[in-house]
Amino acid sequence: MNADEETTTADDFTQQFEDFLKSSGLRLTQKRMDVLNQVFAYPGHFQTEDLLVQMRQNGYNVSRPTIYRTLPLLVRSGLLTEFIDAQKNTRYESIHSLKEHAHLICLRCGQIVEFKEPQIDALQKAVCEAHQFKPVRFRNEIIGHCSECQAELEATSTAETEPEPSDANDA
Amino acid sequence: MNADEETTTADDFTQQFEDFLKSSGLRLTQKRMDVLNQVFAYPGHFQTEDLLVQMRQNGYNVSRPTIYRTLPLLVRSGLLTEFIDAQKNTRYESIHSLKEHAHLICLRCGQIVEFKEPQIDALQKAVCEAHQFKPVRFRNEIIGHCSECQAELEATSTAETEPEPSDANDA
DNA sequence: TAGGTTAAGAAAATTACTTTCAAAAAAAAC
DNA sequence: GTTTTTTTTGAAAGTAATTTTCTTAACCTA
Repeated sequence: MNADEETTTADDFTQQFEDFLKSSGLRLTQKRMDVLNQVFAYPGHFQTEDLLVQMRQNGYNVSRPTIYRTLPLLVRSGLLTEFIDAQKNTRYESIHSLKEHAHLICLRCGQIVEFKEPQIDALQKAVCEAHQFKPVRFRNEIIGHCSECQAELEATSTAETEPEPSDANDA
Repeated sequence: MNADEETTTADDFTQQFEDFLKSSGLRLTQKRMDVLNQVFAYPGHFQTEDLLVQMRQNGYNVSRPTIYRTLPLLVRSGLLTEFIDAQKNTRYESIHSLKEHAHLICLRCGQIVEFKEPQIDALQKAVCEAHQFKPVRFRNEIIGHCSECQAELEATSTAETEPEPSDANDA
């Protein structure tokens, strides 16, 4: 195959995933490594299907069920974060971009903007402590209209215009 | 039918929904009013199917597609809030319980605990302003393990025990 | 109240995801 | 190092939540 030495920073992540698999009594397989590899090769957010397409394009032969089975493992291992978009689809994002962040999701154009608010993170953790709740993941999404779409919505509130469904996979 | 005069506090909500429908160019129909009525009669969170069952039990004859079509209208009108549970199912909650709040969702027992953190709300709004983003709804969910389940998970980390899937519809 | 338009419901379709089960790949046993 | 055991994989089928289609019924308007 290919793509094993072209990953420079991925070594730590590979190690982390290996450790997770071992400690969970799961096997370190080539397919799982392929998925890990391609997850980190993906620019920005992606949906399961996006990753599948990219993997096929890059010559990896991994089935849909395997991807569906592997992504949650990557989430559990802490290498991937999961969030739900405005259409209720699961999206993922590898941690190499940033640690804790949340999303502004535009209902009209689908654009997803990231934001970081350390104070919110701190408050969420405080809530968990107060409830003796052990967090596994945080969801913090604000759904609404981005500034461009607000303008267009106002301009077209009488006329009819199509939104531009940007794929929003290029954060 | 029934249930029209037994709603005491619902008048404002009815008015709000009527206004929303009118301003959106939508019609004020009996079925939509039935759904509104039963949404406010529901104690705590519910899923679409839960509402359907309750409505059938209470003698309302409303089809599944109509409920699926009406709930988002109630969300848009501001009378209902929507959130996504750990199983990725959509849950709703009418606003009469509380204004802004978020959820702690236990992965093991499914229990959903509400919490309010005005500072988080304020910070989210500040983020929106900073991005000139007009929020429609906020998602703020923390997914993890509640204190009881943490204890049981530790106790049974070697043995095997079933979680108690509490229906969590009794907030 | 006729006439035009929107809403409702039954049934079928879609979609995102999961399960099943036989074959292949890993790790363990020999 | 080969056999055995167990986990993983993938193709195909299965689910479950939600949506669409299309015909009929209900609403509002003139």
